[in-house]
Amino acid sequence: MSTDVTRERLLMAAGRVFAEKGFEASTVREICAAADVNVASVNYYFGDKSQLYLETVRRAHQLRAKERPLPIRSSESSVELRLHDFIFTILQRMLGSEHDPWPGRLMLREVLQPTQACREMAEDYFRPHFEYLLGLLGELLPPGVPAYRQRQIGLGVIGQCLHYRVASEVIQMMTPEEELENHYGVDQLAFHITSTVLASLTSRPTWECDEKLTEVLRSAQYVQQEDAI
Amino acid sequence: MSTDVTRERLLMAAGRVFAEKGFEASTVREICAAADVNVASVNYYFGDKSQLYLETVRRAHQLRAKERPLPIRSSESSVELRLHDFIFTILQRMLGSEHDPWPGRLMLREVLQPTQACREMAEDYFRPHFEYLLGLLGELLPPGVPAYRQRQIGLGVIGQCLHYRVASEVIQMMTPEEELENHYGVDQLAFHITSTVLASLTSRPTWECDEKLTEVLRSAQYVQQEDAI
DNA sequence: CATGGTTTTAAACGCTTGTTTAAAGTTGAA
DNA sequence: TTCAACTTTAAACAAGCGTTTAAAACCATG
Repeated sequence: MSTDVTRERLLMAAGRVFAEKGFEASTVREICAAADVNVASVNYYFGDKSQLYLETVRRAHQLRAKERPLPIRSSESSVELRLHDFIFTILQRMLGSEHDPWPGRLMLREVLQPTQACREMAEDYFRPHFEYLLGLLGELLPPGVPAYRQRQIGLGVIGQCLHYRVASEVIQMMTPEEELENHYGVDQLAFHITSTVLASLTSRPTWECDEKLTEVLRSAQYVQQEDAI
Repeated sequence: MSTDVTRERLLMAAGRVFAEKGFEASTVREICAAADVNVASVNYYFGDKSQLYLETVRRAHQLRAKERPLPIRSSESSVELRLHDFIFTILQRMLGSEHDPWPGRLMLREVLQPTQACREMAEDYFRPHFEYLLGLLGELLPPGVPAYRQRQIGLGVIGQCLHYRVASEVIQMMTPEEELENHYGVDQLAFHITSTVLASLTSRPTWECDEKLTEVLRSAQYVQQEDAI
């Protein structure tokens, strides 16, 4: 057998199992059975279980990065359209059921409880995506909005998308079935989030709201917000 | 020893361990050692490990519900203030370091990978909070906004808050240290999220943005969004 | 003090875990 | 064909797992 076939099968099977159950709950024997490979192969090819896990995480974000490279759409299009595209794509990766979902699941596990494999993933995968989003926001925002505020807006966008993935089962519990069927498609959620973000950014100088809210809080004897413009 | 002291110590120790490592990775022996209790006590008081886990999750959201009951502020105050209060409180529960964080951690695990203990938690804890938020949004929104849209806005608020918890370590990796120190306090994040939400809701009839975005997408040959107003 | 039910204890159970071993099988070049 | 390196295999290993057991310790009540 060509030298890497076993290694490759092991890697993919491990990805699925680790993604489903997490590192501790996954057993070497289960992985090897899924890969149709002898138990000793893990140690032969990877040294031990934890190094297999590490390689699996690395493979996960490599697969994801390759299957959907940035930029998502040419910069010929309008900013609004590119923002919608970005959000749509993120949601699609999180909720879409086309591809095998194990890389996404595994990456989510790493986000929630990072191991040493996470740093590399954040740099190679998350950072370029986030930078791209920040670029779009920079085009949309009036000049003078501080960088930290732009980043917080970006985190808000990602957070809204991520929520439908992280809490998908709880959201399903708390949403009427009729709504789930009719209004929770990826396209509909992307539309909603994009529209909301655009509304908050562009409808007026957003920062009037800052002032108003600052006033409201002051009158309620809050400590004054120092980072309000 | 009063009959329930051991049981109680076990419950609390188990909460901490389960929250930290998850069900599978936690061992009965470790829990009992942490509780300073004999190994057999788990089976004596709870039957087995999984029933101990169930009781632990139940205790988690009971603790959380008791320590910060709704309503957060009297309805005398302005809607904006109550919204800020809600968001501030949610963020505080997620990021605040005052109390022992195990109940929150455990609940997050259940959200991400629900077991049978999750449904009860969603009904007793999440739903009333979400309904409260929906009430606030209802006061802020112009009449005629469909219910599903209100819920999606609510999910957006929760999602933005949750993000700082779920992805806290990745966010730390990708944010300049200076920003983390100066602009990521609970009060500052609450201010930002509240202001953003208010801006998107109240600055103009939000739904103009829907129409504009719909137009943008149509001209880009997207399928027309059916749920745009 | 004696008694009977409750709680705690140390030890052991059978089983599964990750890992190792040494032998068997496979492969390709000399 | 022969030989050496690489790969696969079944079996075994010690360690740790959740759970059970039966005896010891405890404690309020008679």
